[in-house]
Amino acid sequence: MQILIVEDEKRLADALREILSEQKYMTDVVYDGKVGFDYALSGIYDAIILDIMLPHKNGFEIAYELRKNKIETPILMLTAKDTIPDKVSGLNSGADDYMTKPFAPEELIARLKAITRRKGEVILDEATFGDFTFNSSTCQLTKGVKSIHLNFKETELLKLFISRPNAIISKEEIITKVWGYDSDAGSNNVEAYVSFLRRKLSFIGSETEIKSAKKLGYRMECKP
Amino acid sequence: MQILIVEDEKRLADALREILSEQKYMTDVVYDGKVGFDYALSGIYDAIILDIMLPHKNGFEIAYELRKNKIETPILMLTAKDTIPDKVSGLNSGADDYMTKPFAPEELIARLKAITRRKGEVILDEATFGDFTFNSSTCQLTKGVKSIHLNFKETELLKLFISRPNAIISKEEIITKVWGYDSDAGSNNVEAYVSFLRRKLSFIGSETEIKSAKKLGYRMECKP
DNA sequence: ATTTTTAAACTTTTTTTAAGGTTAATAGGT
DNA sequence: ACCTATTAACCTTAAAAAAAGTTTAAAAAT
Repeated sequence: MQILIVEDEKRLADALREILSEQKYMTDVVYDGKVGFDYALSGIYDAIILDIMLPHKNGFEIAYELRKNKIETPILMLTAKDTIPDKVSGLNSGADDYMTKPFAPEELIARLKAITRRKGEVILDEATFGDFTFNSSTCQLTKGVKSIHLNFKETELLKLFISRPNAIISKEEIITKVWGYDSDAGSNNVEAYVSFLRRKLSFIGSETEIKSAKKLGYRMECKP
Repeated sequence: MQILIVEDEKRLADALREILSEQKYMTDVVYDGKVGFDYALSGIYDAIILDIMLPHKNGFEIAYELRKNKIETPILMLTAKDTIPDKVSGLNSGADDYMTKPFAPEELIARLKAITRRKGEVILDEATFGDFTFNSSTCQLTKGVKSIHLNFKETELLKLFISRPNAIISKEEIITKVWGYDSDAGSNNVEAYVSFLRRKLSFIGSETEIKSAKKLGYRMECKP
């Protein structure tokens, strides 16, 4: 789970990051409205925690424009104001929930879980892709009678390929989504994990191939 | 058994917690209607004790919206009012039982048992999983002639594993369900209890294994 | 007296790193 | 155009390093 925090009060931003990482969320923090909007536009996040008063672009504008751009990432708005008009414009602008400062860490987590549940939990359980099956509740890769477990990073990598059949996915994107935004993993790390995944795929007897497109990235070929 | 208490009178809330923990229930207490709703929405509780008059969102609304969200957790409504209309709207809104303040601790426990029995007791008594049997009314783990008693946390942990055979369950979820929403238990607590459970499982001669999937969680492998 | 937490030493698995082998694109010469 | 040398990108694997999990014993809490 990757969460974007857009909050210009540095202390609060740090506290948020702290709370979330304790709960094993991955976080990116930005302090400026415009920058936050650009980050959010990438669509890679599972939720956005958005302050209303921000330099350069306020929270309402960000939420409104994101929705206009078909970015449906759940948004949890954050503000010091507890006035009804604020609350209304927040929800009108496209936010999914609203929370006033100060708040208890538990409340934050509860609300975050509530807004990510609806959209996030759809992908669960069994996905069939090409000639194999991946069960995300057991992290098992299966074809026929043969089956093998994937570990954490292999799982993330496979999910990424499954989510975009036949599409070329750049190494940059793989690093961002599997290792995290600020990791210093290099292309060799990706290569190694692609190799691990290929081995497991072939171990279960799958014909599915992860092909490399030089300089562009990788793509998993869907064989029906 | 985890119970959510939503009650803004701090003294009463404390008393409730006291009564319940004496009976070995695990409790989370919140003082606000909206927060209570979010907690309840998690669906992790075995019952909810819900005051009617609450800040931000009243008990009727909470019950009604929970049912609308397909949360079927049994609800015991609590109120100072003893009027019939109240009683009716309480039950209409989706509550399972209704109790007026003040009340005797025994009455609370009795009603709580009554509403949790129907839905909760399906799993009760003897459950066979893989090569062993667990009797949840005596908390005994049995295989063949060998048998051993589980304590409270071991029991909760085992029930969680039994409820989702072969699925990977994250440490986060284990902490939430076994230690409670707001506990500050860490991963080492989980590790220790998994270890205790493994020892007891192997003591009775069971082949069933609790495997760890690093960074993902634990899973109990069902050996038929 | 039992349950629960904590801490420490130990084991296992994951993750990174690095090196040597392949492959495919590019450049240069004919 | 064609062949070949060069080079950069990619593949695979072993093994080193880092991180996560296991198991105890003992302290703390109930």
